[in-house]
Amino acid sequence: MPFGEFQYSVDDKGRVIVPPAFRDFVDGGMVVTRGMDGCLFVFPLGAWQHIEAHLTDLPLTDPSSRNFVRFFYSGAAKTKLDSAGRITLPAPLRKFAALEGNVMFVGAPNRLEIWNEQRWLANLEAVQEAPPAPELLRELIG
Amino acid sequence: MPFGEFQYSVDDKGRVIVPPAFRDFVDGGMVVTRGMDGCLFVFPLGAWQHIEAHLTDLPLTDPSSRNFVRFFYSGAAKTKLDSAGRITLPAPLRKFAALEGNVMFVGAPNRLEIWNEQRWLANLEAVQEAPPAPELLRELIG
DNA sequence: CATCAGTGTGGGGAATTGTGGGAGAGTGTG
DNA sequence: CACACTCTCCCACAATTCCCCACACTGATG
Repeated sequence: MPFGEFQYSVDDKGRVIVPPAFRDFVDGGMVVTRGMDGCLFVFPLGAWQHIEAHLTDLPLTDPSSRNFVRFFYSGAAKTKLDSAGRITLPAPLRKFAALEGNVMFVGAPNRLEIWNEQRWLANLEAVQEAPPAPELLRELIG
Repeated sequence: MPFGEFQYSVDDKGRVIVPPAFRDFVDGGMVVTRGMDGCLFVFPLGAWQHIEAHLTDLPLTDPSSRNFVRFFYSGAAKTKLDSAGRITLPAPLRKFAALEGNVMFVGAPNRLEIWNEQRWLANLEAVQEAPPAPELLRELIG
């Protein structure tokens, strides 16, 4: 499972380094797509196929389902590591997540996330100001 | 169970000594992550896997759960003792816990904690000014 | 009092990683 | 059909990180 956060920069070709700690996780190829809260999600190929199967199950008649599918599916881009351990992000996805200059590569359960640095920091601060429920903590830590 | 408190310094490479009394506890590797009240938590590998399982179960659809997972998960770093009994703390975690110069290594149930010395002392004073409820004390101490 | 084992601290060299640029294939347009 | 542009893949260098080694200090022991 990938965890940790790492800062990198996007070069003018739209490339960004995948942290060495995460390279095994996406070694067989990956899918980048729009994520929640203004970041990008990166799924290993296997996990994506699982998601894809669920998306095709959603009813075509429900407008919110349609939009949800568009959000995830239309933005998706299949890619793989280059010889230097980077990936190239398509321009539309870069624009969606405001990825320019400094970006954060973040580990999450079952996926990776790519963030604009400012957005990431703002999000973290929000969490610290609203600490988790005590019972959740007790369950986690023991 | 690791207990006791020990003062060390962080060198300019971000390394800090793990007290000899705690080395058995984390000998098989450990995970350092953001903790509560501005300190860092250090879990042995086995305990972390337990926590990780809980985090993975939290629903992706709930914004506060997402952020809570990010807080713990993104701050996590797997590491192990070097030949001199030290660990290297990633820069983001050092910044989070203000670890520079003197730091305190503290034992806790199921985990270790790393504190900025001033924060640790301030916390101790706060406890003395607002002691726990008498019935809790009586239950604990007898 | 001398010696030794264990501990705290710093430094150096090798391997890995971060970043940029360039050549070649592929694509779209005039 | 030719040209220009884009995208992808590959290579090279600079910077950083990691790992190991060496030394000073402390406290215990004979």
